[in-house]
Amino acid sequence: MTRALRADAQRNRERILDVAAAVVAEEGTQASLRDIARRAEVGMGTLYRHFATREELLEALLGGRFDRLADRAEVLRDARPPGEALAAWLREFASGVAVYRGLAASLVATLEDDTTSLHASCARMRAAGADLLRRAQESGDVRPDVDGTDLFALFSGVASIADTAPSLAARRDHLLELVMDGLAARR
Amino acid sequence: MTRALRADAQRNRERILDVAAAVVAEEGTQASLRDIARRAEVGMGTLYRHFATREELLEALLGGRFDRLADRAEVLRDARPPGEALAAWLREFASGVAVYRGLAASLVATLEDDTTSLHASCARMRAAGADLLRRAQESGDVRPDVDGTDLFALFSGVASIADTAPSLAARRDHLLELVMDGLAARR
DNA sequence: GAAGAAGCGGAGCACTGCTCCGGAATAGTA
DNA sequence: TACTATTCCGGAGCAGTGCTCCGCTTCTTC
Repeated sequence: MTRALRADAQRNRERILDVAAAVVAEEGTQASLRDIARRAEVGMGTLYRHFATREELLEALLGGRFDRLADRAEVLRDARPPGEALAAWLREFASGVAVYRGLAASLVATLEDDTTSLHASCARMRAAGADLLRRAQESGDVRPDVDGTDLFALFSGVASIADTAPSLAARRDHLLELVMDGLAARR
Repeated sequence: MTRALRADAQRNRERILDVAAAVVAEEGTQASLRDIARRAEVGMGTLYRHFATREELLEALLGGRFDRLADRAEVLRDARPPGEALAAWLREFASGVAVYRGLAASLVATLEDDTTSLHASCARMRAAGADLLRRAQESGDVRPDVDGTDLFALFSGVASIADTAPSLAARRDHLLELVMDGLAARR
C-alpha cells in the first residue's frame, strides 16, 4: 500500500479521473491531455504527477473494466452451458472495446509489455476468457485450433473497426456473429 | 485533365511520392509530414501545394493499390472456382492492409466520405470484391447473409489489429483463416 | 534576354505530449 | 494556535506536430 495522499491531492486525482473518463468517452483514447487538465481545472504538472504518462491514465480508467470482465467470466461459466457462456462473454468483451475507442490498441500493447500495471488486470481477464474457451472446446462447441489470444485479436479487431465509422457500427452485432459462427465446431 | 506541371514541380511531386511511400512503409500512416518533406529535400510549402492534406497524400499512395486489387479480382474470377477465387483475393486484400499500417482507417473513412478521390478507386475495388463474393455465394461456397461491406470490415479489422503487435503478426494468417472458415457455408 | 507566371522554401501559428521548479497549501508539532 | 517541513500545485517552456502564408527563385515563353 502506498501512503495516503494529501487531501487536496486526493481531490485532484478524482477530478482528473472523472473528467478523463468523460473526455475519453467523447473523443477516444487519443484525447488531448492538456484539454483534460483544463477541464479538470488543474495544471499540467498536477495531471502528470498523478499519471506519469497517457498510458497510466488509461490504465486507471480501464483496469477496473478488465477486472469486471474477468469476474463476469466466472459468473457466466457457472450459469450457462460452455458454448453459450463463451458467446455471451465475448459479446460483453466486445462492447467493452466499444466504450473506449482505441482501447484495442492499448489492450494489444499490454500483450507485449508486462511492466504496466494494466498488464495484470488484462492477463487475468485473458485467462478467464481462455478458461471459457477451453470449456467450450471440450464440450465440442468450438473448434480446437483456436486459443485465447486468437479470441482477443479477432474480437478486438472487429469491434474496434466497427467503431471507426457509423455505417459499420450499425452492423457491429452482425459482424461479431459472423466471427462467432466461424469459431463453432462443424458437427 | 489538369494542365501540365512545370518541370521542376513534376520532379518534386515524384520525389515526394517516392519518399512518402518509403516513410509510410516504415512508420505507418501517421508519419510526420515535416519529416517526409525533409527527406525529400523539399519545403513544407511544396509538399502542401502538391498534397493539400495528409489524406490527399495517402490517397495518391493508395489509389493505385486499390486499382490493382480491383484488377486482381477480375483475373482471379476467371482463373479459379468461386470459393478459391474469393479466398485468394481476400488474402491479397489483407496483405494490402498490412503494407500501410493504419490504412484500414483511411479505407473506412472513404465509406463515409464520397468527396475524396480515393473514394472512386475504393468503390471500384469494393465492387470487384463484392462480385467475387456473389459468385462464391451462388456456388454455395459462402453463406448468403454476408455482403461486401461485411467482408471489408472483417478483413480490415483483423488485418489491421494483427499489425499492431509482433505477437499478433505471427498469427495473422491463422486469424484470417479463422474468419475465412467462418464465412464458409455449412454443408 | 526580359517579362510573366508558376513554383519554392521556411518562418510562423496553434496545437500536441511532457518536464521543471518557484511558490502555495497542507500536515505534523509545539 | 503558530510555525515548520513536506507535499503538491500551476503554468511557463521545450521539442515536436499539421498546416498557412508570402517574399523570392526558377522556369517558360516570346
